[in-house]
Amino acid sequence: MVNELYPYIVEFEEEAESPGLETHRKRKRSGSSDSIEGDAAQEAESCRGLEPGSDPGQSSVPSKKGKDASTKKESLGHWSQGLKISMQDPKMQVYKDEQVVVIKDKYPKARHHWLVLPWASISSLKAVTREHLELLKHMHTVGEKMITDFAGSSKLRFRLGYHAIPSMSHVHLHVISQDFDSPCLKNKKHWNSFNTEYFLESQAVIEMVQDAGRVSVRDGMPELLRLPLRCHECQQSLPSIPQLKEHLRRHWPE
DNA sequence: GTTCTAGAAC
DNA sequence: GTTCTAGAAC
Repeated sequence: MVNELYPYIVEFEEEAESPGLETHRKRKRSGSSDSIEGDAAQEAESCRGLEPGSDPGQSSVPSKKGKDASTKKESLGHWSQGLKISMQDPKMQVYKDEQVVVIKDKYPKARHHWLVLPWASISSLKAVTREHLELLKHMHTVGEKMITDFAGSSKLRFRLGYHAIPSMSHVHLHVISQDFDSPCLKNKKHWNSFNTEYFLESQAVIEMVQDAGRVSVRDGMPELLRLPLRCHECQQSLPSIPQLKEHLRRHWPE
């Protein structure tokens, strides 16, 4: 209704961790020809899934264009803060308990792609210490529950892990099926972020925190994203993304 | 993280 | 000529 005119303000301090925070909906880009509300109808074909509830790409301020009241640059309006907003939106929450919430990745890179996030504000793996150990284990357990509950009957293999250098703020565990059958998987960076050592196994991260008290990330992570494309199932190298995606079909179950 | 698109690669 | 990649985005 009049949501478009409502100032987009969500309280979220560094230490904020209240599960019941309300968020305000906002979307609709000027000039958008998308009139369809639902997404199920087109999710197979297109990757332009403008989900209700969050729009990290563009968060306009209603009053004036250009500069807003706050001079901060990394506010909630910035795309990198999108998860903080999405995780608060009941419509996005696929699962939640006292410690974590699960949402579907807005741009899934496979048939099943969830993100498990702690309510506690943990910016990244760099901030993780031993006091988070049980939380990390719980995130892993919840991730496995998502698989059994929502893909238990499928033959798909899954992996659980973290990106070494995530783009989005707020620690999030990827739970992703290994078909990589998705129109949102579009480039080498997408592929390599899930199929090189850039993808840190959840189990390895847990053991690191257990043994060393922190997560150490090796050097050269950005370079991994530029490696040649290689099939994760049979190691064959492919010259382009379209050819890789065509190749992947042969590994799909059934 | 995504979109957009110039120009490289084919 | 078309496909595809890769860098800017104020």
